[in-house]
Amino acid sequence: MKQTRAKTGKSPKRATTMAEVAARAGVSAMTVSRALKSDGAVSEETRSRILAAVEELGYVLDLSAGALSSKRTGFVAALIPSINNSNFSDTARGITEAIEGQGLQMLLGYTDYDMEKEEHLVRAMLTRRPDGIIVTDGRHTPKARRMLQSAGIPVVETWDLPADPIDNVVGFSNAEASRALVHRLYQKGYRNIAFIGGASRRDTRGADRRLGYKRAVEELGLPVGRTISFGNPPISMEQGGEAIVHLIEQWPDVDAAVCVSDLSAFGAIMECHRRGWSVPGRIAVAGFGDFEVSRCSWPRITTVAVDCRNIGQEAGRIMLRAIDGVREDRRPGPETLIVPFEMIEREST
Amino acid sequence: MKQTRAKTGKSPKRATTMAEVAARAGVSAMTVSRALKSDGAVSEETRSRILAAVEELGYVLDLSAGALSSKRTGFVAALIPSINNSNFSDTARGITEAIEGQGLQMLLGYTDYDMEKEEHLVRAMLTRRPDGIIVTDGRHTPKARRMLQSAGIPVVETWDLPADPIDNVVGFSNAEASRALVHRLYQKGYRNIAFIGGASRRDTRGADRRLGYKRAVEELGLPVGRTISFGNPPISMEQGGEAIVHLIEQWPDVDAAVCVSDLSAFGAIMECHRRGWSVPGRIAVAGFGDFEVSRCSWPRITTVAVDCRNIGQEAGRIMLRAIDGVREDRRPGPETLIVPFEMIEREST
DNA sequence: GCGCGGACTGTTATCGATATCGTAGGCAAT
DNA sequence: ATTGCCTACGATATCGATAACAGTCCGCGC
Repeated sequence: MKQTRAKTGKSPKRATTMAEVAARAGVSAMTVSRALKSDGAVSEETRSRILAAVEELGYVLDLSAGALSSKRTGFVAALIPSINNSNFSDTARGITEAIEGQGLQMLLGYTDYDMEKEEHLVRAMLTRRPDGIIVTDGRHTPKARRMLQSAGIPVVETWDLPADPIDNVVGFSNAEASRALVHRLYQKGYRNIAFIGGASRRDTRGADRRLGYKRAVEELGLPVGRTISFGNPPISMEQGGEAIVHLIEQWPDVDAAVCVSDLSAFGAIMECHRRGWSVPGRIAVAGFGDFEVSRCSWPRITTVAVDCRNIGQEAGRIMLRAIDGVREDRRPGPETLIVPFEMIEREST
Repeated sequence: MKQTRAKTGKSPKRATTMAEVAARAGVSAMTVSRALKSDGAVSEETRSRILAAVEELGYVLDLSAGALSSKRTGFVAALIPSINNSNFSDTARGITEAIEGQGLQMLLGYTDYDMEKEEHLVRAMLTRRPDGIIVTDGRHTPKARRMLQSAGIPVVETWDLPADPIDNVVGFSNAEASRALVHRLYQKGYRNIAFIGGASRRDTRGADRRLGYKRAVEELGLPVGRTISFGNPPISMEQGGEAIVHLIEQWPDVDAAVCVSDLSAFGAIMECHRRGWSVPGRIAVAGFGDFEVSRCSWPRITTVAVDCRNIGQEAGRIMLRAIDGVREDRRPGPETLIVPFEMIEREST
């Protein structure tokens, strides 16, 4: 006895409109609008009548229409290098958590670690007229930078400390973190420390970590140039396995490896198991990012932890403040928030 | 000599409008619109004049305005249980890949494996008037189901084979896959096979896998009831480690464990290493999902692989066809696509 | 020379909500 | 009784694009 079956044949899809709700409730559309955003002055009685009409008609507010008149879309664009990297998906989750209660919706895009694609995505996002935009990375193509600057909306750059920020920043120094890690390994007695990382300049955070490593070995007077590079990001676990084999073949005296990410560190360690090389006995291995696999693998992996989700939450919070500022025609100055990183020593070093 | 510097003090954010571009190019707004979507008939000369004006003014098309008149927002909503699970983020990536070339933008939401939250998200998404919606899971609250049915847009349910589909489906039988896995373990000689999975009914795919396991041990006349349950999804690696310890304490004769996901399988195996239990010597362990960690860990983990990204791509493709159908007022019938799964035997069993 | 069709461009109405201003009525202060 | 103010609501203009229709111009065939 399905009575609600749609009429076949002619477009059964016309969505209910606010005017229809208004008609049914015996009020004007404006009053419906006010009732639905529960900020306007509407008497309790009228409101309940309207809500009843909404319920009966199955009406759902159309924000895409409201956006046009209110000049606020309620979108926050967020660009991350990859959705498949849990560090970045954690950040995306953090952003969502920070903004979703405020009626904002995230528009997510993946740059694939590619500045050209980032530029493309920035343009695509701006066509949706977001109220703000959050990007990962502090480096952009000149065009992308110009678009971000002249879009007239708040911008937050995350995961980096750009030399010349566009607007707000939530990040940390990847180079410093990496440098600290090498120093710690030195303290523990390792003297021949290598670096395993991606080959391309696309992953700028990876490049910064390599830079920090380089500085550290120079400062400490350790043998330099012990670096293995593999392909483009996203870095895979498998690549870490291959890399450590090359590493040990090329420099048999190496006693520790710093990997650009926990994923490659994990791959390296598992390959060591397979070949009967003890970790950290034969070689110590450290990673970056405190991925779940590092807390759980055997041995557990020494790493640098940053609170990725918190980066997202903080970026979201700054965005909220900035958007509120724009609304009230008060432009808060740019904020820069440096989030802490923590070295976590585990059994792999 | 920055002449384009915005006037300070008064709202420097007014975005350029199509009318301004039109004025500068000496044409009407309509012609600009046609030139920008490169479908309409515009002479080459006019088009290049318009594109020059666009460039000079840094104009970016406003789709949120266009959506109102064209009645197509260009959004495809996608709901996944979690962005932090690589299976689902792979599916999200597949969806993006399928639709991004067609001028569509994905609106992503996370249900946290919670049907109530799914209902909430469906409502929130409909507020954006997407041209279609893709959901994970074939079970929904009655309200959510009603909203999906009456939204008048194409729906694709993925990752499951719902008994009573709303519209289109791209999925597979989790129960069958799990059952096949147990049968394979039986063939290899294991006779005391346990199941490790989540405790809650929230993860319906996990529940289906448990069901398949149960059927299989009954069919095979193996000891039943050897199941360990831990907390709510998302399942963590750590939980797998704890679970296998309980398992072996409770039923010391168990010789194989099927885990609800590779992540818990991995955690279990690493815990076995720590305790000196050989895998698969003391106990075989199998997972589900073919996560990267399973291909790379030591031992490599036997698992059931489904092409998650492909699920997303196929869902996206079906969505494209359905949306085109709606546009041309021709409603293609619902499609159901059953994607294959593959058992991958590795060293852990 | 006339009519016709195609290529190109402009005009007007419209999408569905919200901003803004206006109005009616109620109540208290003067 | 007048004024002032607040609450609750309606009328209208508007946001920025696109759909639909209406020209205009030009070339070509007969």
